[in-house]
Amino acid sequence: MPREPFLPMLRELARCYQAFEAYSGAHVRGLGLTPSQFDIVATLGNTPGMSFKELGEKTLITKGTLTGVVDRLEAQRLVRRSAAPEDGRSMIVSLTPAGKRLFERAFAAHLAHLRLALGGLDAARMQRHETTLRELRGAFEAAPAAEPVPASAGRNQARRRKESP
Amino acid sequence: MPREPFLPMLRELARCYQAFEAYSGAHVRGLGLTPSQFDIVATLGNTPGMSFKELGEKTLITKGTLTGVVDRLEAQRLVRRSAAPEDGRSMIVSLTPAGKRLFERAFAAHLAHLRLALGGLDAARMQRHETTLRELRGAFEAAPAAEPVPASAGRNQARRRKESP
DNA sequence: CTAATATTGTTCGCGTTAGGACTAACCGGA
DNA sequence: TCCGGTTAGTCCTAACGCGAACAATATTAG
Repeated sequence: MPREPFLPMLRELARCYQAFEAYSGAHVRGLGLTPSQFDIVATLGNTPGMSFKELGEKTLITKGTLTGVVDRLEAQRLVRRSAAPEDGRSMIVSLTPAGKRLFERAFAAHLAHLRLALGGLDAARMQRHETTLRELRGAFEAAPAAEPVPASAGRNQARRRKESP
Repeated sequence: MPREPFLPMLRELARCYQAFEAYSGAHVRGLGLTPSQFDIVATLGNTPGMSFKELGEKTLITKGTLTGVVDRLEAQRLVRRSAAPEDGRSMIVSLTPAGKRLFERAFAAHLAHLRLALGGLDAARMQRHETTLRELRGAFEAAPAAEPVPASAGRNQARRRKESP
């Protein structure tokens, strides 16, 4: 019925990602962190710290969200904010000693957990999967962005822009 | 440095999914729906309606979330709740006439938008990608669930269970 | 140098998201 | 029948997640 061969594939992409998130997330929560928080700690591990911008790029967390996630990690004394010496706008986020200890423990444990699921797949197959995914991502990134609104189709806007005064 | 061949692959999985979400989501928002809402409307299209349970399974939205998403769609008069005739616990969600009209318009438009990105990939390649993803998902679903808490590793629980009184 | 522009991080509004507690209704067996 | 165990939806909390508006700083044009 669906003449589009990509629909089942997209469905499978969503299912696959969701399965990964569920598997990884359940373990990470047992370590006392949310997936996003773990992502930050893992990214910061073995580095001297980095700016919000860099952290956001590496973790795929947008800046607006990042502020809150770092807030909560800071409240737990796992990371620290400090002013960047070069740029007055920029903040450096780095692990505290407690954060480093958590990183050592949690990262190794999580790697072992992932190995449980993926250890059976050989490296060549892994490489193929990676190539496949990269190709697919390229298709989305190369495609044109969505039009602001296609003509009359925009009734019931999800969010109305503030009127200009 | 990372002796684990699966880490780059997992990173690419996340990036790929995110790229898809960003591409698809931007278009869907322009149609006046959130991605979740579009997912519901698309799933309900051309069906007589279905229960929350079935809807949740098809859309990968968990029941707790589904309640809220359906609430908002119902407030927009796009879907309707009705009691299931067979099961007193169950509710049937179905599209209203306005919901059907939206479905006709939005689904076709979205398909066209996806075709912009993926139309260049041939069906055989699509099939390979799908197989690849299914295999990967199988690895996660077959793996054992995370232990409740690995011994002393559970300080700083993300969420403390309610104390039994 | 000054004005226009761009970038960095924070804040806000809205809508998910998972997970667990809870209620109502179904189901099986004794 | 009654009863314990399961299931369907709802409610709740904490935390994301995104886009947009914002203030402070940096950069560039002229």
